[in-house]
Amino acid sequence: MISITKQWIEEGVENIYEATFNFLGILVMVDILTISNNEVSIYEVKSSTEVKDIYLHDVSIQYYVLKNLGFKIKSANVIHINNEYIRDDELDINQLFKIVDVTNEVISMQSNIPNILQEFETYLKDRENEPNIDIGKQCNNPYTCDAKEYCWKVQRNIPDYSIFNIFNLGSKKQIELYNRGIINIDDVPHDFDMTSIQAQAVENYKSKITYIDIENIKSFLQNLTYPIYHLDFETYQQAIPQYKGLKPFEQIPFQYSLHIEYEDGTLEHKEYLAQDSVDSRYELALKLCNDIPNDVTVLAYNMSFEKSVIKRLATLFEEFSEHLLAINDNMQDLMIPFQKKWYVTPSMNGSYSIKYVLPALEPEFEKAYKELDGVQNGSQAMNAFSKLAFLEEDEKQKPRNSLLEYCKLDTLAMVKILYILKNI
DNA sequence: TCTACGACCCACTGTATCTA
DNA sequence: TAGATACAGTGGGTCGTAGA
Repeated sequence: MISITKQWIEEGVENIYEATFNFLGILVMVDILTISNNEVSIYEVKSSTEVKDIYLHDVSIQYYVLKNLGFKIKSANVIHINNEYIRDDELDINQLFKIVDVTNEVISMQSNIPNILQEFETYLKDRENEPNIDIGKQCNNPYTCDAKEYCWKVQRNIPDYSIFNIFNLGSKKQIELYNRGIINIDDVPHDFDMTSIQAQAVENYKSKITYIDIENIKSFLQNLTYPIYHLDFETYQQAIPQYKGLKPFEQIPFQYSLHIEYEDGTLEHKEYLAQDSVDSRYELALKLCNDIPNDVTVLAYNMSFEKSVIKRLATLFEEFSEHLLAINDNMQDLMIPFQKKWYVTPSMNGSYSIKYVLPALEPEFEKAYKELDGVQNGSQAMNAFSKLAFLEEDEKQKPRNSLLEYCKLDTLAMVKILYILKNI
């Protein structure tokens, strides 16, 4: 790569992707290098929607290497996605990307780079001693450290569930406990400064009993009127919007499942699955309005997600706007009893995610997911949908059925969770 | 080649922490 | 102490890689 880069520069190529350089063992690959009038510009391309501090470190080391190799550097830049861009008929890449000149920031970081490199070299040369760095914020920020598994589990025996898993306990308090030699939740002192929810979670863990706040759960259930419409969307995202009216990374719904639960316990199921390779948002919005009246209770798990999808559809299609916004107003969140810690079991491990709540309440459901043919989780669902476009017509029915079965099980799980809440 | 998994991305919400 | 900001957790994704 280094020799090809050199060759292309000598041949006068003006734009080189993944241009590769080495200075005293420091290897860098510049996403885009532009060369004009004997000056080069560095462009670091990120799929993020903003410039983050860590990107500046990336660019600064590239700048350092190129400067030391004798290049005259005109500018250093970060290119990222503009999430405010809304695609029209044609894609406008000048609007899609934002180019941010970070030359001054990068230059100001140059003086410290030799010290950092020296530090790295010291660590690498010492084959006898491991770096002596204790657990801290740096373990997870800005990224999870590659050595975390070793440092935490092998060196320090931190268990899977520890004081680092206490709900919403900030890293400062986690470190405070850790510095006092407290790792297991069982050892957290009764008088340690925590919120009432955190203290309750700790007590529940210590006592190993299921905690149920019947009053609050009953009050939550009283707000639900029959029939109850259990709703779950499946969506996909694109950094580069494919259809008119889409923004980068917008959640594009392609499927929903709807279980309608009547007061006598009977269930009715409705569903929608888009055709592949087409913009199906209009059809989905139309079907959703046909399936859900504007005056019924709609239940979702972590409804902010469903609401944001529906709100976007309402903005796009004025003819459905009133109906869709009414559905949104009538939506309630099945996650609330677990998020508010009104129902906690030890096996939920402090989480209120449906991934923990469902197996804790209804272990049979894990089995049901495993017995599904083809699609057993969200990741497989996405794969199956994305592959539909490449199949012959007669090959599509089986994966489509798998997708429908998977999504159906999601809303059926919500029905089960609600049933358990009603029968406490 | 397929699958599982981890690291990263998004939006949104609630809570903790910081700062004026 | 109130408002702003940061963090943590939820849902939903994409992509690259290791291993079967």
